[in-house]
Parts: sequence; C-alpha cells; structure tokens
Amino acid sequence: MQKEQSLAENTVQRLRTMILRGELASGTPLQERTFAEKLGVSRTPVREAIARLVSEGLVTRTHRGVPTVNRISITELVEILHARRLLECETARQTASVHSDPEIWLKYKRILAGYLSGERPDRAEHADFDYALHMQIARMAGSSLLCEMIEGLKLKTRIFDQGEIPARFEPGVREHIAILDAILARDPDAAEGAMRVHIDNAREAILTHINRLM
Amino acid sequence: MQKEQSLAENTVQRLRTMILRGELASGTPLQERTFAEKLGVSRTPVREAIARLVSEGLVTRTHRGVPTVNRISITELVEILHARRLLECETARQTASVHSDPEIWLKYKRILAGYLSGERPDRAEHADFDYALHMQIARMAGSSLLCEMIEGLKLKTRIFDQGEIPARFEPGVREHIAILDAILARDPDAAEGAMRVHIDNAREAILTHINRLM
DNA sequence: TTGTTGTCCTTGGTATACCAAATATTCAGA
DNA sequence: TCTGAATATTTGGTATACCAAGGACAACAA
Repeated sequence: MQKEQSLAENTVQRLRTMILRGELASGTPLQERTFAEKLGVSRTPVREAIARLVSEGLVTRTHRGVPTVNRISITELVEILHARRLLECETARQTASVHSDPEIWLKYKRILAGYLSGERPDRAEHADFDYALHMQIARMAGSSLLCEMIEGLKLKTRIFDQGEIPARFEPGVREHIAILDAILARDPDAAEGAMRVHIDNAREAILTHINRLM
Repeated sequence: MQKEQSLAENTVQRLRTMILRGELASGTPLQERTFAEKLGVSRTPVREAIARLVSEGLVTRTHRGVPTVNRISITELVEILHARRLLECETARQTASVHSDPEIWLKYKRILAGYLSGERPDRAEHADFDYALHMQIARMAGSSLLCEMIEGLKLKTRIFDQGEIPARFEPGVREHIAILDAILARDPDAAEGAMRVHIDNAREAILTHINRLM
C-alpha cells in the first residue's frame, strides 16, 4: 500500500533533522501550509509529522495552536537530565550485570582513546557517538521500554549537544571510559556510579555554562 | 478558531476511554472509516486521534499499518512496572522531602481508612483513586516531566487495573497508607521504600495471577 | 492625531475526493 | 468440482476544498 515509507514518516524525519541541526531555530513557527510547500508535499503529511513531533516534545503548540519549535527551558533541561539519571543509572547497572560481547565495548573504548590522543571529532560526530554509546548501553539492559524512554529524552536535549561545552570534552570522554570499564568488569555498582557521575557532571557543566551567559 | 476543544481532541478522549473501559478489546482493529462513521466525524480527526493513541502506546500499527488496540504482553507489563518503580520511588522520595499541605494526604488517608472498614469501591472507582493518588504524589515532586512520564506509563497498564486482583485489595490499601504516612512524616527514605514495596508487590501479584491463568 | 470599525487574509480544523495496494470475490474453463 | 485469472471492494495515504476564528490593517469619524 505504501512505497517502503510513507510521506508522513519521511516528513517527520526531515523536519526532525532540520530541528536537531538547528536549521529551524527554537521558536520558529511550523506553519502547515508554509512547510507543505517548502517540502513539496501536501498539508496532510506535514500535519501528521507535526503531530508526531509534538508528541515527541520537539514541538509545542503555543497560543492558538500554532505549532512552534520547542524552546527548551533550563527547568526542562534539568528535569530531563534528572530523569535520564534515574533511567540510565539503571540501564548501566543492568548492562554491567549481564554477559555481553566485550568487543562491543572495546570498539567504543578504542574510539574514545583516539579522542584522548588528539584526534578531536567535530561537534556533530561527537554528538552521534555519545548518542550511540548511551543507546547501546540502554539496549543491552534488556528493557525495550527503558530504551525508548531514554531515546526520547536524549532526543530532546540533542539540540544542546550540538553546541557542546568545550571544557566538557575531555572529562566527558574519561567518564565514558569509566562507564565502559565498569561494564567490561561486570561491576554493576561501579557502572551505576560512573553513569551517575557522568550525568551529574554534564548537568553541572551545562548549568554553569548557561549561568555564565547570563 | 476552535470551539473550546477540537474534534480530534474529543475523539482521542472518546477512543481512549473506550479502550480503557475494555469496550474495545485488545486486538480490535481501529479502522479509520468504520470509527469515523461510528463516532459521527470524518476520517481526519479519527486519523489524528489514532496517531495520538499510537504515540501513547495504547494502539500499535500491526501488519500493513492497520492500527490495532494494543495487546499488552507480560514482558511489556513487567517493563512498565520496572520503569514505574524507578520513577515513582524518586517522586515519593522528593514529595516526602518537600513541604506540602498535610490535608492533601489526610484526605486520601480518610478514604483509604474507609476502604479498610468495609466500604469497598467498585473496580473503576478504585482504579480512579489509585491513579489520582499516584499522580498526586508525582505532581508534588516538582518535576512535570516525571509526572508526565509516570502518567503515560500508568495509562498503559490501566486496562489491567480494571480487572484487579481481589487478593491485592487490602494489602494495596495498607501499602498506600504506608506511603502516605512516610510523606506526612517527611521521611524520604521511608517514602521511597514504601513505594518500592508497593510496586514490587503489585508486580508479583500480577505475575502470579497471570501464571495461574496459564 | 487618535480611536473605532469593518474588511481581508492567514491559520488551523474538518470533510471529502482520489489513488494505489492488498485482499476478497466471482466466474469461466478444465 | 477445482483452479486461476479477472474484477470488485476495502483500506490507509495523500491532496485539496471549505470553514470559522483571530489578527492585521486601512479607512473613516471624532
């Protein structure tokens, strides 16, 4: 009935990447007709795409129902990191307590080691890596629900990851390594602790970074 | 522009309550045209409503994209309770650690005391009460994100709450009282512990109940 | 100049027409 | 009776027409 992927699905992805790449700044109104024309489809798929993005939290309907690219507040950001800490500490713990192919983790460690020895990735690449690593840990924990929830949360803060804080790069890499080491050592407590440290540090860094701007 | 509430919104609610009340059994296909006619609206709002329900997880798109009332699996149920434990232990803890008007909680305790002294509510009423209590605790924790997440999770298992396990009624009431007492005593550790016991017990009860049926 | 009012236009909400794919059905031929 | 191809029907996906509400703006009166 549909050709591999519906137009609506396609439109969701296009809009989402536009938002995540910052091409659509926070606060941009997503008018149905405008974007239908811009993307070369009718209003129907755009409408459906917007509805999906609203449910994902990337877009909110402001006054009079005008869908607008979500301007994420500091409060929200803190709440997201708080929730992520709850969920990801658990996935780290669980992943560390089940058997998994060490090669999975060694692959990530090699890349991280590379980062430490000078070859810095660009922002987008590093954001992708971070995303992949956290999701891998979530996936191996064995709960697809937790995985989806974490994915949804990480998505919302992805806009932030793009303009990451330079001073956080190296500490972040080391924290990731600590998490991987704990998983490789099959030490649940250490894995949970390392993840907690990682997310707490990220939160602190973001908060001080934001405060410095104001 | 819209008369208080859009038809689509209205349709979501109608479909949702039909699902939660069991009027639409798990596995029922939600055909757009059929329900459009049944509800007296066009396909458009029905389509949007179905999309919303899919994103809520009450409906899934099975083979060939036919939306179907979600048949929740035991695995999913366990995963949901697992996630709820993570989130609700935290909200219980936080709610217990901030100041709140004791009257809020005393009101719930009075109702629970009534339940213990004989006046049993019917299933739907008790499900509503349980929902209200858990959501109140989540709300007072101060994180609207956690609140939404918990709400979403509770929604998915609501179909289960309807046909609750009789033997769980009194223990459930006592567990709720324990949680409320901990909150009233401003004892975060006790609140978290009580919530953990409550959810763990619920999970065990559901699992043994289901196993007995098979 | 200022305030009001009426018109126009934009916007999201809804209904509906049409399409393509998949399935069900029917009917002819062996 | 069985088979298989042609046809009808059903279904979700898409495009589009229309509507009412709200805002922008111009024109006119005080």
